[in-house]
Amino acid sequence: MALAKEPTPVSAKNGADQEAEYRAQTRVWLRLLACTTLIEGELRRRFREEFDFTMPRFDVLAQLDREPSGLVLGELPKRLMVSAGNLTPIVDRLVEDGYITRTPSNLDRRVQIVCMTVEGRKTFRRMAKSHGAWLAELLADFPADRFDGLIGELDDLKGAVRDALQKP
Amino acid sequence: MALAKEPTPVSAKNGADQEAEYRAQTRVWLRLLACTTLIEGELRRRFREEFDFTMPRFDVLAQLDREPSGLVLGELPKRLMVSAGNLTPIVDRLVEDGYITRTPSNLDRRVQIVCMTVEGRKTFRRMAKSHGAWLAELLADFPADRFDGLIGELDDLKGAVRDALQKP
DNA sequence: ACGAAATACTTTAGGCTTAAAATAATTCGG
DNA sequence: CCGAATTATTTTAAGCCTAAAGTATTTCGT
Repeated sequence: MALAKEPTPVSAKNGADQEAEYRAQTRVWLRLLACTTLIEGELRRRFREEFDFTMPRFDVLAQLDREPSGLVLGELPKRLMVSAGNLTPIVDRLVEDGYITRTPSNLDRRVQIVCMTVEGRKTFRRMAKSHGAWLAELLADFPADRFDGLIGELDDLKGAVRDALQKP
Repeated sequence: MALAKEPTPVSAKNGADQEAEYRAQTRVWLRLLACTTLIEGELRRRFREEFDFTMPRFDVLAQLDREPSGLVLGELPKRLMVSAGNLTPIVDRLVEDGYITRTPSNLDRRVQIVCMTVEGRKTFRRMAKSHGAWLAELLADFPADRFDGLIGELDDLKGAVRDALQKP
């Protein structure tokens, strides 16, 4: 057991353990970022080249695809984890392009309902199919029997981070 | 127990397996993105609030911190996985703020060497310490004995994606 | 040596992103 | 009922990011 050192550390871990944990945490974060950046960059490139589309636009359509009756506009920032102000011009353009509609609610004139059009659904499904194939191509070399394990780890990681953000 | 598995050729997979793999791949990607977005958003927020700094600026300093003699400017886009044009204004501002210097090479006047100043190093170390602590706080609820496993999985994933990108 | 190709970097145009302030509509306490 | 707080959304300012085009310099083939 270590002797009492000057400032009592928050945890009972000694310096070496603490350092090792710091390094492991940093490594996890850097790997996570590298994987995401790599995949995201390639998906973005293909969206642009194949469909002249962007991922944020696709993400909005993906949310609406599962909602036949549309969504309250305010749901989108929550689900997509982006700021509300961010969505305004993206939704604007999707409306202009005829992929979605935006109609004020009769019950509360502050609220707007966004809903995919038939054209939007058709376009989305075509892109979603390619998106799945691209992902399959990018992840083809990762052993299929380890996906579930990785998903579990990432779920737990996400839960841990969420909890940590909840606390303060 | 399953027999030693040969890599199942795509053609041999039946429809259900194929579908299941697609779903698993999509799930991995969505979890990866969610974890990264969550952590990145919080780190960015803290950089801004505590230091009035941004992550891309920090990332540049982090690269230079390990290079006492500086780096060829062109190394930065490669290491940080961003475009060269992106870095120009970021480096400009770090120079203006006195954190780094940018000097043309004598051997090749196209090349510039960037190097951290004493002031830059001091500022970086202060921020890096907080950065480590923030990460530790965010990841505190994830079991420490599972970090290494997760790092391994992410390394393999990154390798797989890199290989897939190499091919064409 | 000389022009073409390659390399290092910057500029430009366009889109994403956030935080903070602004606008508009609703709700709620007294 | 009425003013204050709350809620939904947009606007603004500033920074990040990319692709593509532009500039300057070096290298390389002949």
